[in-house]
Order: sequence, then C-alpha cells, then structure tokens
Amino acid sequence: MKKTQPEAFTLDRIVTPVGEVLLVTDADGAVRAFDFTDYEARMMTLLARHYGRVQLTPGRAPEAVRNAIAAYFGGELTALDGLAVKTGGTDFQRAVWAALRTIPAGRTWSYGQLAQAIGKPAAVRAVGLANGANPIGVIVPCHRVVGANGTLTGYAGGLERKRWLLAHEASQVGPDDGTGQGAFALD
Amino acid sequence: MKKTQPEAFTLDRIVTPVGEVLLVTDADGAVRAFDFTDYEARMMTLLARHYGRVQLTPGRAPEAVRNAIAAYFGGELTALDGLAVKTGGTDFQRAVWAALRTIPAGRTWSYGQLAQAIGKPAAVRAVGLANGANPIGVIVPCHRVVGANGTLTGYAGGLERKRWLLAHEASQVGPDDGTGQGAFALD
DNA sequence: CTGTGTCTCGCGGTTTTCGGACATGGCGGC
DNA sequence: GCCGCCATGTCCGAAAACCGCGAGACACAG
Repeated sequence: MKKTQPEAFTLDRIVTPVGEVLLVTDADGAVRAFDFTDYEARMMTLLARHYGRVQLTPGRAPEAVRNAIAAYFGGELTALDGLAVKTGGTDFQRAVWAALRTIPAGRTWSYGQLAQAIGKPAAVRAVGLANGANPIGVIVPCHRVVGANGTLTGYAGGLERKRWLLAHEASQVGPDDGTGQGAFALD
Repeated sequence: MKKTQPEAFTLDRIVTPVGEVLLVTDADGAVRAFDFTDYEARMMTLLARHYGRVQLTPGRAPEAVRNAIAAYFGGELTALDGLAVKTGGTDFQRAVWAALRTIPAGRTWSYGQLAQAIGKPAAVRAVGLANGANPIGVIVPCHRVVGANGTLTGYAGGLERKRWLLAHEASQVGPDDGTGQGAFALD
C-alpha cells in the first residue's frame, strides 16, 4: 500500500547464554531490533508495523555492536549503554523506551515508577503495553521493570529469560544496595 | 511514523481553457499528479496518501509534458497518450487507472464496461470509487466514464469541466460513430 | 491487630473491528 | 416504468477490546 521503497536492514544471529538472538541493524550501525530467535514472528510483526515493508538481508552486524553484546553477557553490564538504537512507534512508546535506558543495570523499577518518570503517572497500564511492544529487547532493558510488589509479571521473551537477566545483572552489582530498589522475586 | 525520506517532486502551474491546473512531475519526468488549482487540497491529500510526506518544489515541468498538454487543449487529442505517468494506490485502483488510458478520446465507457475490462464485472461501484480517487486527471481520462444511461454522474473537478472536456474531444472526433458508444448528455 | 492472599475495578494508549459513505448497474417485483 | 435490494473496494471515524498495573476491599490465619 505504501509505495516508499522498503528499508534495507541487516539481520545477524548471535548465540547467548539465554538462547540465540536476532539482531537487526541499519546502514548506520544503529540497532533496529533485537529479539530471541523463538519469537521471530513477533519481531517481524513489529518491524512491519513501524517501517512498512522491510528487507532483511542476512549478514554480520558491526563488530562494535557484536562486541558490546558479548561483553554484556560476559558480565560487563554497562557495555550496551553506548549502543545507538532507532525505533518507530508513537511518541508515547518512544518516551517509555527512552526512559527504560535510564534504569541502571542491577536495579528494577515498577511500572508505576516508569509511568511517573515519563510524566504520566496514571498511564501505568499503558506503560506495560508499551513495554511489551519494545522491539529492542535487552539493549533497551524492558526486563528491568517489575510489578509494584516485586513479581516479574511478564516478559515478551518468556519469564524464564527475564529472571535470568535480572539475576545476571544483580550478581554483578551486589545483592542489595539497601534502598529496597532492585529487589525482585527470584522464583 | 514512516521514517523514509520524503520524495521530491516538481510542482508546475499551467493555464488551460478550463482553469489553471497543477502539474506534479518527478525527477524522471513522469507525471505524478494533475488536478485543477481549486481542488489543490484534494490533490495534496492523495499525494500524502500514496507517498507519505512529499516535498513539492515549485518549478517548470519538462517541456515535453507542457507541450503535450498544450497540444491536447489545442485540439490534438492524442497528444497525452505518450506521457509517462506513475501512481501509488492499490492493485485494484491501478488496474482501473490503467484501463482508463485505453479509452480513446471522443469515446466514453460506462462504469460497467470499465469494470468488465479489468475482469471484475461486479465491482461496478468500486470502479466509481477508484475513478474518483484518480490523482492524474485529464491525462488519465477518468472523465471518459459516464453512467450506463449516458448521464455524467460525477467528476472530481466539477461536472462543468467534465462536460467541457467531453465536448472538446467529441468536437474534434466527429459527432457520432454510429455505434452508440460515445454518446453522452450535453446538458 | 498485622500480614498475606484473592478479587474487583479504574486507569490509558494502541490495535482491531465495525459500519457507513460513495462518481453504479442488473434484477425482481409491482 | 418506478422502487428496492444487493454486490464491490477503499477510506474514515467511532467504539470496543486488549493488556507485562496497581490501589483498595475483604477474608482469613497467626
């Protein structure tokens, strides 16, 4: 329907401790999507929604990106912070996703805190929605948002992975900083 | 939402016996839109629909195009036949618009005939819609389609102009070829 | 009386669905 | 003849459904 020529992206596959992931980058090296291989269909849907038709050519993502991801999973938790990301989505969604990147590794926020951070304290549930529509998992750390009572509530890649990621980050940072923030239920 | 850079077109204005027209051409010289100045808003809407954001820079269309249009209004009715046109729209719409160009000047088809020509004899009404959504008036001769009983029924540029165009074409071709095709009510 | 569990309800953005309008014409009934 | 009905593709606006929530109400056990 839209006649604009499809955007051309590169599709890479990387093995991580939580399974193989799909990594989509553009010509500038910015990350456009990041998701687990077993949720490929979901990623395609999101890409189509944001960019219309996309043309994915299998290939290698820039080394800088690959290295950062490897470093993160190796324990260098801040390695992802410098990566450039680019997304479609509505203003609201982009605000949510931008706020996500300000949550430091090892910490967690509640959906309510996140809603407050973007200036819409009542849009708690909508924040959950936007969180679930995040096209760039892990790098945009939607897994660092948990229920107000500490339960994990949900994760597009499966709760098992959310649990793993949080444990991975907590173990490198230390068990607790005394503020109560960052606590979450491990089982 | 759409990230693709806007397409750049040239916007020319030409005076004709039926009023000033807007002529949009692309870098290849293909016509992208053609409409009467007093329906500028409609043209913009269609362009936006088909191409997302467009960037129109006032300027002169290729001489070949300008000359063909002048020749047509001067009485050389086939002058427009060779012009290259390019449109967006759905498959159905493009099929309709392509069929329109096969109607010779001086003839008229009914909406039913047109529907039959594209292989969807039942989509009579939809053909009317597609006709009304034609972004390239005159050159893609949507004015050569009339009701089954010869009434003009409608025209995006105003029935007055449809009447004028048909009279203009009929007068050059001859009053009637005896087939009954091409008849239409002049008042 | 405190803590914990379940239940209900309101919240708000996004997506999906639905219905209506329209540049018609052929058919069946009166 | 005149009237009413319906098929057909597309866009648009309205409405509803969907949820990765959270606060408050209540029941119950220690």
